[in-house]
Amino acid sequence: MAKIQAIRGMNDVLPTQTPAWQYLERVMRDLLAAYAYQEIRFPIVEQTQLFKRSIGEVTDIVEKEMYTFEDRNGESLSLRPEGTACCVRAAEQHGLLYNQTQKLWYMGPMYRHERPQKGRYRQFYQMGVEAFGMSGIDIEAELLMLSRDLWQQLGIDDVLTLEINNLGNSEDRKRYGETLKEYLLQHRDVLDEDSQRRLEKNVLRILDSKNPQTREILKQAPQLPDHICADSAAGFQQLLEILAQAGIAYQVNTSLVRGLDYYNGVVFEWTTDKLGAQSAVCSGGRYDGLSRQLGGSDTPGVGFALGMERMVLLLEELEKLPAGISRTVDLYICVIGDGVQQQALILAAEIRRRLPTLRVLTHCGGGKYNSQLKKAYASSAQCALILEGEEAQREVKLRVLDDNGDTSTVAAQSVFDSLSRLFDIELFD
RNA sequence: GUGGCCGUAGCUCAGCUGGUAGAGCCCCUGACUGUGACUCAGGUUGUCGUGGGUUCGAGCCCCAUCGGCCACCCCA
Repeated sequence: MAKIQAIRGMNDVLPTQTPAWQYLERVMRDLLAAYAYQEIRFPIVEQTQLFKRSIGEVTDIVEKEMYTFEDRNGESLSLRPEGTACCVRAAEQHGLLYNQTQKLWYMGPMYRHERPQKGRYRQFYQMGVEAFGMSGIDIEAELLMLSRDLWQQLGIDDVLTLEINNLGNSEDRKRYGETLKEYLLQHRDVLDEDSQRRLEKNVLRILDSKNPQTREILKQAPQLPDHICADSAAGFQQLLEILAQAGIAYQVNTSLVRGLDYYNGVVFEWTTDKLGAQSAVCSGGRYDGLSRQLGGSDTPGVGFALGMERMVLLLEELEKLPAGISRTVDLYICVIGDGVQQQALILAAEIRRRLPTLRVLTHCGGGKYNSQLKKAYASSAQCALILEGEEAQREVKLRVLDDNGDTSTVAAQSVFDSLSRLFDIELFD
């Protein structure tokens, strides 16, 4: 019978890897809490329409990467390819955007049917931050400071660079799109195939093209900054000043337009050269029209999302994972001889009750002294508690699990005191 | 979606021009050590990704398929 294996591009995160994930998640949660952002959770499956209307019909994500299927009642559903649209939908549906502002975050798996590659999987995890109801650039500044703080706490700020651009308000964007299209139509035949297709529905994306011939044409094209209204331009300048003041280095990149249709205003991307082709680690921007586009209120929004496996990859690559996060055991209890198991389990429970922060692993499944001690060392516990034979009722041994292996015999009743002292933690009654 | 490389024990890999599989690590047992690690002796481990085909015979050739890696592309 053929073995069943995981679906292409979908990964199992094994026990050796989960500590890195948990560490990353912990740092992120704590930082988000420090900024007073609240967590929101929403489903993995949504109506296909949600993504078509928000991300855009002619984007790659919607056209060829969504996991779309029919529900039993014939409704078209899709696995979420990103979180922003879901977040807006959920916030709108529950009245979170009615006359109020929201600072939210979420974390979870997203799905895109792409060709798997390093740092790019079909099920991948994103942490996203979205702020609703605020139209000034102060919120953009806060989001960028938040992300920079995160890089600093993780120790990876020196390998990330911030690219930023202003798309202007919705009218600016629209007007520029028309001007650009007009210009490009004159050179239609010289454009690459993709760009020709984008002429119709997604003109700005052509600015992103890497095709040399197309790039040549773009040199003479109308420039985006020239089509941005004074207000928007002034706001952008103000944001750049705040960034400078906050000590955040940035690079204005006027061809940065982002692949999702809903963006306008400020867009940005944190990139690195340490992950091969998958250079974007975190990106986002403003999407003021999105909520209305989905049939909701006219609520401004800004946000960003970051790729968690890319973060984990970076942390591993740069060896920025703190030592000790992989240790899951403090005390290993060896159980030697018949009739000791019961005592060991009861004692372990009592230790956990009175020394709640201690992580206690009771050896199960038998085995000789040698092999149990070997496992105790391999477990990375700092200390072994050895219960041997009948005398374990009266006294037990405590062995420090280092190269010296100093062992002391203690009375069964004073085990708790000894452990409390040894690990320097408070003992409860 | 396009192109390139790859898929042999839990892990890292070897296997020459086709003759039905090996090493190291790990693991287990024993000896030694006043009971881990060190040293010595021994032992377990695989439908050679899967399914077809060519052949007297295929891990090695051919086809398909699944999966991995890398780039394009896309993006987080």
